[in-house]
Amino acid sequence: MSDVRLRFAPSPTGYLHVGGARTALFNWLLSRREKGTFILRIEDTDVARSTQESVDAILQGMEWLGLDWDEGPFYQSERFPVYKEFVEKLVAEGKAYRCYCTPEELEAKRELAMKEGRKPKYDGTCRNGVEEPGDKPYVIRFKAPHEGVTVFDDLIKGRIAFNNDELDDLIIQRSDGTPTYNFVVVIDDATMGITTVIRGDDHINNTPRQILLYEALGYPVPRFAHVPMILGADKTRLSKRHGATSVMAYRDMGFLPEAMVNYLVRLGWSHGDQEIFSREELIEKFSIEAVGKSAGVFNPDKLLWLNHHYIKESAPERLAELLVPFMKERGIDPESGPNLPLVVKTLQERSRTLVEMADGAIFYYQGDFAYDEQAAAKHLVPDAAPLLKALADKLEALADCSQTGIEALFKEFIAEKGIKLGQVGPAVRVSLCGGTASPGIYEVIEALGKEEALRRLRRAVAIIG
RNA sequence: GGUCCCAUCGUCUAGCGGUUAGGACACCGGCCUUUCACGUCGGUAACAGGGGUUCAAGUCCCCUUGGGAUCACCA
Repeated sequence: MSDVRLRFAPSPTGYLHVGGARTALFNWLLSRREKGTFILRIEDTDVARSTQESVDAILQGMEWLGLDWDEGPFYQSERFPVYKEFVEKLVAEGKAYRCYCTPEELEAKRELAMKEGRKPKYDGTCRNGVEEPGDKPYVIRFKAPHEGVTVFDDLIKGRIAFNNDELDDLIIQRSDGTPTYNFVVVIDDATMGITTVIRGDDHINNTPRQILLYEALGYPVPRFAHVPMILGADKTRLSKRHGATSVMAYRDMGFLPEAMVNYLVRLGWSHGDQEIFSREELIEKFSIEAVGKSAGVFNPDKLLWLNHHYIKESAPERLAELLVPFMKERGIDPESGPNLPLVVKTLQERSRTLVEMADGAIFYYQGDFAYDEQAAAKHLVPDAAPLLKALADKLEALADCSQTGIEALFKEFIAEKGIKLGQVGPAVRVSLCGGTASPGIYEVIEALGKEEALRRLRRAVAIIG
C-alpha cells in the first residue's frame, strides 16, 4: 500500500458516459498500479440538478466495468458544514470577502466589458470592503492575488502557466449559503488527501484558481493530469448524435466490459504496438505519462473488433449466461432447445456483439422457421429431396453424433453417392437453418441434436414435395 | 474577443535528431473453404504550412493556419 490517493468525482446529472468512464478507468488503473487508494466522490452541490437515479446509474456503470473503489462514495451534499467552516476561516483571515453585487449588475458589467472588448471578469467592486448595506444578500468571493504567475506541471500536458491578473475573484459561497464547485473540489481533494487529480482537460482553466485556493488554505497542491476529451467522428464533442454515449448502452448493445475497458484505455494511451490488454496487464503497464495530449475520436468499428476478439476468447458457458437476456428479448427461452453453450460455440467466430449472437442463435430454437425465399428457391429443389432423405436415413443410424462423427458420415455419404459436398451441403444448410449464412453444418447438427436435425431434414423433404 | 490546450495514414497510435516513417481498426485484393465468418498473405494511405537551430528535424525553437476548451451565484 502506497500513499497515492486518487479519486473519480462525477456529478450526478446523468448516466456514466464514455468520457467519464475513461477518466474513472485511468484513475482506477493508476491506483491499482501504485497500490494506492481509489476514492469515489459524488459532486452534488448543485442540489437542483443532481438525482439519485444518476448516482445509481454511475455506480452501475462503474460496477459493470469492474472499477471498484476503496473509499466512498462520499457525497458533497452531506459535507456542507465542512465547507462553511472553511469559508468562514478564509473570511476571518481576510482571504475572502462579502460581495453585495447583484447578478443583474454583474451581468450588465460583463456584457459591457465584452462589448468594449475588455475581459469580462469581476471588477472588484466589493474587494476592498463596502459599508454594511444592512441585510442585503451577499456572496463570498475569494480574494485572489492580482500579481504573479501560477504554474503547474501537468502530468500529461507538461508545464502550464497563467498570469494571475487573468484570474478574478471567484465566488466560493452563493447568496443562499451553499458553496460552489471550484471551492468544494479543493476542500474535498485537500481534506481527503488526494495526491493526484486526474480529470478532463476542460478543467485546465480552473486549475490555477484552485491552486491559489490550496495555497490560501495552507494545503499542499496535488499533482494534476488533464486527460484530453473524446470526440465523435466529425471531431466535435462526442454526443448522442454520434451514437450511444452511455457505457450501459454498450452493455445493452451486446458489448463485453473487457472490450469496453480495452477500447477506452487505448483511446489516448498506448504501450508500443500492443492492442490487446488483459486487466492484469493494464494494471502492470499503465502509466499516466504515456497518455497522449490530443483529443481522440471514438471509433465504434474498433470497439466492435475488440468485442469480437473477446467474444472469440471467452468461455462459451460465460457467454451463454450473458446471452440469456438477449434471447429472452427475442421471445426465446434458451431452456426450450439446444444446449446454449454449445450453440454459443458455433456462433463465437461470427458474432461481433451479443446482439448479433442472439440473432444468429434464433434458428436453433425455432423448429418451424420460415425458409429464406431465395435460399429455398435455389437449394430446396426437387433434385435435393432424395439426397436429403437418404442423408437423414443415414444420420438416423449414426451412433457417434459428435462433430467428427457427423463429418465422417458426410464424407462417407458423398463418396457413396459419387457427389461433391457442394451438391448437398447447401440444401442441408437451408433445411437446418433456414438460410445460406450459418455456422458449419456439422456443428449445427451436433448442437441441434440428432432428433431435431432429422426432423428439420425431413421437414424440408416434405416441403419440397 | 481574452486566456489556455492540441496537430503523424480516414480513425487509434509507435516514433523520444540519423527509420525504406512501424503497428492496429476500416477499406481493397489473393489464399483457405460446405455458406457466412475465422484465419492467413499482400496492397492503398500520414509527418498541416513557413521560418529557424543542427552535418542531420516527424522529432528542438518561433510564427502562421486549422481544430478545441474555458471565461456562471453549473460541475
